[in-house]
Amino acid sequence: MSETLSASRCTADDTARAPRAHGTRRTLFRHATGRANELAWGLTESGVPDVRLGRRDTLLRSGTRFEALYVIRAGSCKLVVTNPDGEEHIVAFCLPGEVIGLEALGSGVHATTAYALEALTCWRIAAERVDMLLRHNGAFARAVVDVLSLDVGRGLRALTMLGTMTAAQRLASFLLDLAERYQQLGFSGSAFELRMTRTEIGDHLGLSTETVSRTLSRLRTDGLVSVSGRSVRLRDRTALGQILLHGA
Amino acid sequence: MSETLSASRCTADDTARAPRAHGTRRTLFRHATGRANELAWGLTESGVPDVRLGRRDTLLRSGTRFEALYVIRAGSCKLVVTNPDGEEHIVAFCLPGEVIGLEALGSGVHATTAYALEALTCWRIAAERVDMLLRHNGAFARAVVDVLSLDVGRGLRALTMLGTMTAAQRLASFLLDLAERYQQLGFSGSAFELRMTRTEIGDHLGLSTETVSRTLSRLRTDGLVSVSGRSVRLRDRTALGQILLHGA
DNA sequence: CGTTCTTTTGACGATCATCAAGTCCCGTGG
DNA sequence: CCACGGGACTTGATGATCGTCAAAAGAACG
Repeated sequence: MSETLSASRCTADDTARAPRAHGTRRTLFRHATGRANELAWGLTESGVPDVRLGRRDTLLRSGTRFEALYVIRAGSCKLVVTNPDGEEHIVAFCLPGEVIGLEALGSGVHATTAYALEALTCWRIAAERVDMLLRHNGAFARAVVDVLSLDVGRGLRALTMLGTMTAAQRLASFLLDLAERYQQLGFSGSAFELRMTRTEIGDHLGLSTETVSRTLSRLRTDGLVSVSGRSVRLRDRTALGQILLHGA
Repeated sequence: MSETLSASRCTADDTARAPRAHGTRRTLFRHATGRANELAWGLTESGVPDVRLGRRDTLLRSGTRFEALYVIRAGSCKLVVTNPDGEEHIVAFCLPGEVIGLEALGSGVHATTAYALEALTCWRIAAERVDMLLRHNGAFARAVVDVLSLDVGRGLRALTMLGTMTAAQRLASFLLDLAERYQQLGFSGSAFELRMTRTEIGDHLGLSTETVSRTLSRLRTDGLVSVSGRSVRLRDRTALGQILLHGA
C-alpha cells in the first residue's frame, strides 16, 4: 500500500481491515460507531456482503424501527440527527470497519439517519440475528457491550471538550482523529482525502462554513497542514496536538 | 410526597424508585449513567446496599481498573474527566437510580472520576459478578446493552446541540433535564435544590461561572424561573422549552 | 460551456470569557 | 452568640472569538 492516498484508491479498496482496539485518545467524535473486529463473529457466519449504495443514498433513517446492524466494508457515511426544527446535525463520520445502528438496540428505533458520502458497501446483520446472538452467545454479547461502552467513553471525552474548544482546537481534533483512523485502516495517516464538504465539517464541529475555511487557511499559513480542496496533508502532527491541548 | 422539595428530604429518602424508560427527549447530559430498573436483576440477588460516602468523597477514580458497577440509592454525584493538562470537566451529574461505571466495561479502565456532591449511598455490583451475568444471563446482557445503547443515543443528541447552543439554551436544557429526572424520581419537577455550585454548572455546560450567574439572573427577571441560592423553581417550563428550541 | 455548488476572504456585530469589585452565605472559633 | 474568614455568588466593563452578511473565485456536473 502506497503512502499517499487518493480518494479513488481508498474507496476502491473494499476490505475492512481488522483494526486493533486503541487506548485512551484525546480526539473527538468517534460516536455511535464502534469497531468491527470484536464483532467479526456475527459476520463470518452471515456470509455475503450485502448493501451497496451511491452518494447521498440513505442507509437507514432516524425514527424507523431497528431492523439490522451494518458494518462498513468500503466507503464512508455520515450520521445525522434531525431536531424538531428540521435542523440537521452531523454526529459522526463513519469509515470502513465501523458499526452503524448500535444506538438503536435499546429503544428499538434508530436515533440517526445515515447518508452515504460516496459509494458504500456494508455487511448487514439482521435484528433477529443480533437478538439471537445476544441471548445465546456470551462472547458476542460481551463484544457488543464492549463496543458500546467504548463509544460511551469516547462520547464522554467529546462532551468534555465540545463546550470549551476553540475553532482551531476542534479542527485539530478532527484532523488528528481522521488521521488515526485512516492509519488504523492501513492508509497513510499524514495524507488523505476529505470525503465531506466544509459545510459538513462545520455541521459536525459546531462551526460555520466560513470559520472552518478560515481556520484551515490559518493552519496552512502556519505550516501545520497542506490543504488543497479536499486533499489534506498533516505536516506537523505534534504541533496539531499542542493546539488541541493548549489552544490556538 | 409533598410538592416542595428540600435538600434534606430528598437526601434522606433512600429508595431509588424504579423510573420508567422515557422516550426521546430534547435535553442534554444524561451521559454514562443509565437507569437501574433494567438492572434490578443484578441487585435483587446481591442483597445489601454497600457503599456510603460523604461530600467530596471519591466513589471511583479515572484510570483505575474496573472493579464494580455502582447504582445510586440516595444522594448525587458528579462524573469528572481530567485531561492531560489537569483541567477538570464535569461530564454528568448523577441522581438516584443511575448506574455508574458502565463506560469502563469495554476498556476495563474507568474513564471518569466520581465525586459525591453530598451524602451518597450506592449498591455495588462486583466486576466478576457483572462478567458472570453478562456471559450466562442473556436477559442481563440485553439489559446492559439497552442501557448503554440509550446512553449513546442521549450522547448523540447532546453532541448535536453542544457545539451550537447559546448560554441560555444550555441552562434551559440543564434545568429541564434536572426537572424531568427529579419528577421521574417522584419529586417535584418544578421546584428543587441544586446540589452543585455555579462553577460546577459552568464546568458542565462549557460556560464561565459569571455567565451561568448572569444567565440565571436574566431568566429570573424574565419571569421564567425563581432562583434563590441553590433553590430553583421553574415558573414557565413551556417558555424554557421554547428557549431551548429557538434560542434566547 | 453555462449553471450550480463549494470554497475563500473581508467587514461587522453579537455572544461570551476575562478581569475586577463588591455582596451574600455559611461554618468556625472566640 | 457573635465576629471573622473564606468561599460562593452577583454585577459591571472590556476585549477576543466566532457567526452573519456579502462578494467573488474556483470546481463539479450536466
